Amino acid sequence: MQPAEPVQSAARPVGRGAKVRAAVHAATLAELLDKGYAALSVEDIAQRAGVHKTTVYRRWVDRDSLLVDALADHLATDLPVPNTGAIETDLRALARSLVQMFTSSTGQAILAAMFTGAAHLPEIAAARRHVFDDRLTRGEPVVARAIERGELPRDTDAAELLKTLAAPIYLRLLITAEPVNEATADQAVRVTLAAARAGALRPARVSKAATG
Amino acid sequence: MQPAEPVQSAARPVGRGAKVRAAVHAATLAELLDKGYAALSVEDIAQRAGVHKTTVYRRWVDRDSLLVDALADHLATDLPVPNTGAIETDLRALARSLVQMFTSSTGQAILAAMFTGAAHLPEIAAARRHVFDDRLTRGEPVVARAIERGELPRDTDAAELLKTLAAPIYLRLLITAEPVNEATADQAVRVTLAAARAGALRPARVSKAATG
Amino acid sequence: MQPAEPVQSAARPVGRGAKVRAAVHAATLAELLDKGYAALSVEDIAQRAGVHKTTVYRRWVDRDSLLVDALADHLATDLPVPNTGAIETDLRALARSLVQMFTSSTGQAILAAMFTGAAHLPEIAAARRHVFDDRLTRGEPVVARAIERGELPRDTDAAELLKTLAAPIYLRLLITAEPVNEATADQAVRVTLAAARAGALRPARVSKAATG
Amino acid sequence: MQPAEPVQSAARPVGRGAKVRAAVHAATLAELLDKGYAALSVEDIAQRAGVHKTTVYRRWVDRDSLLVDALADHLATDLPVPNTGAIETDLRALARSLVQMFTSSTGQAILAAMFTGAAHLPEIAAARRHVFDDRLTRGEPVVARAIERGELPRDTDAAELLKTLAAPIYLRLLITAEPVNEATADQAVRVTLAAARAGALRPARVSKAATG
DNA sequence: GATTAACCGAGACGGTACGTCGCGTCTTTTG
DNA sequence: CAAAAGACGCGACGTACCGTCTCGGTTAATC
Repeated sequence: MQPAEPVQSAARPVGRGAKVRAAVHAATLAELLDKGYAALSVEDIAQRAGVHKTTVYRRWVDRDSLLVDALADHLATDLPVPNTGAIETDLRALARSLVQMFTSSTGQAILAAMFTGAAHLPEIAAARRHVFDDRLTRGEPVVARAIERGELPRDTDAAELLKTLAAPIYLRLLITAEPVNEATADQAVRVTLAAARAGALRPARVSKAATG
Repeated sequence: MQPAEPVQSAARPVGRGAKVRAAVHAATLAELLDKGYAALSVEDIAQRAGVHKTTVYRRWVDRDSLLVDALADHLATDLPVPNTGAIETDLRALARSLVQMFTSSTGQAILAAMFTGAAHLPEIAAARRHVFDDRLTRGEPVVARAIERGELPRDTDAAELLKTLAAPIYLRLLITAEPVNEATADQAVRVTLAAARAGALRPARVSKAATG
Repeated sequence: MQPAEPVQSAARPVGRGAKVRAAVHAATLAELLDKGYAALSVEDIAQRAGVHKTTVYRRWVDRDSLLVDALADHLATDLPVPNTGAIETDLRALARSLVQMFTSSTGQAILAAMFTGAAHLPEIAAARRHVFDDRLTRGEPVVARAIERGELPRDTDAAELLKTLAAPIYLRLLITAEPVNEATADQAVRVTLAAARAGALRPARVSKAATG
Repeated sequence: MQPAEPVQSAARPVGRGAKVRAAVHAATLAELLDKGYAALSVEDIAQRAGVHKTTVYRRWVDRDSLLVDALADHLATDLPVPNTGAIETDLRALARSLVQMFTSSTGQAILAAMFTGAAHLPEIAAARRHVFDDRLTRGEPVVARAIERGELPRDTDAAELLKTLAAPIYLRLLITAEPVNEATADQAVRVTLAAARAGALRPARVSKAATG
């Protein structure tokens, strides 16, 4: 019987592999930023990453799946759940973090890719939803605490509230192309709170009376 | 937004021209609906229109400008301004018309094209803004009348209100991919009215004190 | 093999097509001569022909079928049947024409391609046999006339005789790589005639081994 | 024609080395037989030999030199010089041994490789010539003895005679693709003897009279 | 109702990028 | 130390669609 050596077996990252992966990811985002989704070319990405085209194709089946992977990798950052003791400042933190996410220059590029260029890819659609759901999940405790503190009606619908908070920001980013900044975030908070306090963000009533 | 040879009015009706134009437009939208923007091919469109590829290129410089033209042509429809005598029903009409616009099957295709596939094209961006501004313009008198009737605070910002109304609908269409229907519209109205009545939709205050 | 160009009447050769075809054929043979079969690249051929790679692929499915076509085109030349009145001089003409065929510089290249590089392609094998059969056919009357003149035994097997004539030439070309020239041809004639006159070139006699 | 590490005799038995070498050789020939030269792949050979690709490259610089080595290894068999007492039976033995060599299934594969697929390689060309010269060398005493016995003219050129013997066999193998069997060999003998006895296989006369 | 200029059909072409394959090299881990 | 394992650079392959071009043949407004 042999003395079991410190078995580092399990995974074998091989070393170079990880470096290549990172370089290509970075190059992908850089190219995305420079030229946009439509003009992304695997060859250019590879060259920028100091890597050969075939190497890219060895790791990613597709130009698209490379992009998806790079974006997913970039978005894998979870922010902390704010807890300032007051709903207004909590929401402000959430809204502002959303604004920040998409106003850096890379944020812009990612936004463009996720919502316009590569939007047609199912994985990107999934990523989009995932990012959003993530923020919803993170926001729920904030609402719950506010309800406990009596700042909001008991049956306030957290998801609805958070969507109301995010909606105007996305609208400006994606449709009206107005500048988006902290003021935008703050205004969203104001509207959301007003609606919530007025009880407009409780679960949809099932009454079918609302017609006409 | 017109093709290379827009009206040419007086001189010559040219004959075939108009028919070709229409057929290609139709084929473009049909292909868009079937395959989506990414898979649009001029050759396929031409074939579907019963026309040769070169004929398409004779009238439109680009695949993209063909698409832009076809979409512009399709969107050239102005809805009436609602005037029911009450802000709630007026807003409901506006919101529901927005929902309707993007839930028909062609509406879906157009939405996808305008906001995802072809979103990177400046003309499409312009069209997007144009459509939106158009709805803003149409909505302003509605708000004005409500203010006169005393249903809303005097200094309510019409544009802000209408964006608040539209935002959650777009959010669901473009991001969360939740089903969008009349209930969505009605809920948007509820939130918007609550915020407006609470005074949260007045012009942004200039104070730079807004720091949580 | 070329349709006389001036006549654009009945069919529609489109004009350019024929020129491209010829240019590519020429370039193919030239490259074959320069670099040999193993190093043939479609891109290089295309460039040499002043044509784009895709154009080559539009007309020929394959690198190989391009080569086959170019060779076939080049080999489509039928020499006259010699008729000098004496079997010796007739055979000498045949043998020398064979030698000539494969000793020009392009002949060498073609030889190499047909018997070594591209030999594995069924079409090339077919072409090889075709060329040989063609020479057999052309040689038969020569033998027939010699028999009539009484220069050869009545039942001399023409095919056998012609193979005996060609065999040592091919042997030197393909195996021993000795220089091949008119003397080689003449020596082949000498041997062939000696064998024929001695009656060694009559149909395989006897037994069940009559395979031909 | 030896691998990177030829004999290394005394020093070290190398252990695995010889086994690997043999396995790869066998696998090479097997693959050659299955798929032909054009489709030979180092990876497949390695796998068939139960060995890793890099191991192959450690021992042979090239795919081609591997093949050359494998073939050389296979061809290193010298047959005995026939001596039956009569030129006819001696030649028949030689001719039949040639036929046998290339009609076994592996013989076919080797033939194809040496004369078509890998023919362009200098080492293969050398091997080809070597094999042939070997047979010439082996045949010379046969001719010498026949001359001594008075069966052939004194100045009969042995090399020329043996080429005349081999040529029709190679012709059928490589060009006409006719079936080759003992009858073919025997017919070659008949022709060769007839020519030799008629004095057509004496050294080439230098007279330049032979024209037209 | 013939003329004629604009328009259309047909199809090859140059060009860019795609994604694939196999060679031969290199580095790291294992026996 | 040699072999296994497997990523990598590299070059060519063959494909798809873009937008361009040239040539004939059609068509429909005008004379």
